[in-house]
Amino acid sequence: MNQVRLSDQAYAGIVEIIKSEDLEVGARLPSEARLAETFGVSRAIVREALVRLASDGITEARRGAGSFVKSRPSERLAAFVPMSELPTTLGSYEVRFVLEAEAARLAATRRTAQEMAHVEEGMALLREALLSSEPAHAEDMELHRRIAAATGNPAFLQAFDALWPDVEKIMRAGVDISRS
Amino acid sequence: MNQVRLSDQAYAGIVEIIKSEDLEVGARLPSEARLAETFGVSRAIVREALVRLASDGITEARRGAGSFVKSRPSERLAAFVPMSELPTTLGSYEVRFVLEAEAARLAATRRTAQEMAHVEEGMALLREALLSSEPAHAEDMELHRRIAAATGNPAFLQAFDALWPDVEKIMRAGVDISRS
DNA sequence: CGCGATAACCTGTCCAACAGATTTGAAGGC
DNA sequence: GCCTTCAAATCTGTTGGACAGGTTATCGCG
Repeated sequence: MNQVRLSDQAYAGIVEIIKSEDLEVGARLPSEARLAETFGVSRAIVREALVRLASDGITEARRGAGSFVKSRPSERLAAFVPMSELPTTLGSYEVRFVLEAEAARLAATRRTAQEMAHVEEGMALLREALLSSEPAHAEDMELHRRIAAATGNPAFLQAFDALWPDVEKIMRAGVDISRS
Repeated sequence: MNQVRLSDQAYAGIVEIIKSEDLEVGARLPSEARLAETFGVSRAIVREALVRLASDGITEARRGAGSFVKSRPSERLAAFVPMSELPTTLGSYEVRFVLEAEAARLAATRRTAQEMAHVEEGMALLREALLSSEPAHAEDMELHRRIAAATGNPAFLQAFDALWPDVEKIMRAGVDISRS
């Protein structure tokens, strides 16, 4: 049942600790063993989470000393999507990023009937997925991807595909946090 | 001596495999056990590397089936630094990114004697670190950071700090690859 | 030939342990 | 009392083995 990896939850949990405990940059966070005990998971899981946090530039591990806060998560998230807003509309995972405004504008002027139908179909898919109770990342992405495609500008599609992993990462972290 | 984490080398190693074996998107890569044996490390290390690769959107793990290529690394790297060049000059870790061109231009017109001395000092530091034989990431960053500061435009400094983690990540991966 | 059961394989997770580095604290000398 | 030195406690980095649960492929039977 649990298709969410524990290391994802641990990742979100550590971020939550940094934010709730209000750990400043440079502060030391609990040891791996303590974190493992706190989350009720093994140390290996905590390590996987910490490796990702370090890779994301949020923490830094010093052998023998501990792991330290390198950059507050909120600052990093803001850095990733500085000009884009990430509002969670009505509890669904609606996402807008820089591209979409321009994409929608171009789509409005260039759209063909065929492409428009394609977008409509994507919206229907998303609506259905949302009503069926659970995560609709894939459908959400598909919709935005179709909007980008409708612009007729391949560059938008390319930029979209390049940016999406980051957006997805942020969304998943957000969802995990709101669950705990 | 080995201050480079094994999981970093494994990360680079897997990327190298994807590139050298020319694995297409969707292709399955060797099992964790096989990768561990190949690199001569434990499975836990390979897992840490794979978790990061998945987090970076390069691979995707399916329980019971294996790990699969989700997006070619080169495409991802290009996505991260589309407008910036990352030439490795003379084996040193010299980096130029988008900001620097503009930063240097502005610095040339706005620089005060004090800021200029600051930059000069940064260059001296870098030169010294390079001659002392090993990684000069910190000094390199400090130099570029000072150039950005010399523009007198706080936005540059902010953008720099936001982008740096990604640049650092790419550099480290690149260095690890060139070593193997 | 088709089809289902079973074995082989794979990821996800846990546990116990040791090596190497750092921090901490205490003993001892000044 | 203060500083140095040394040892113990802590912590990350890494290893090996183990088991659960899911997927794939093969083999044999009908």
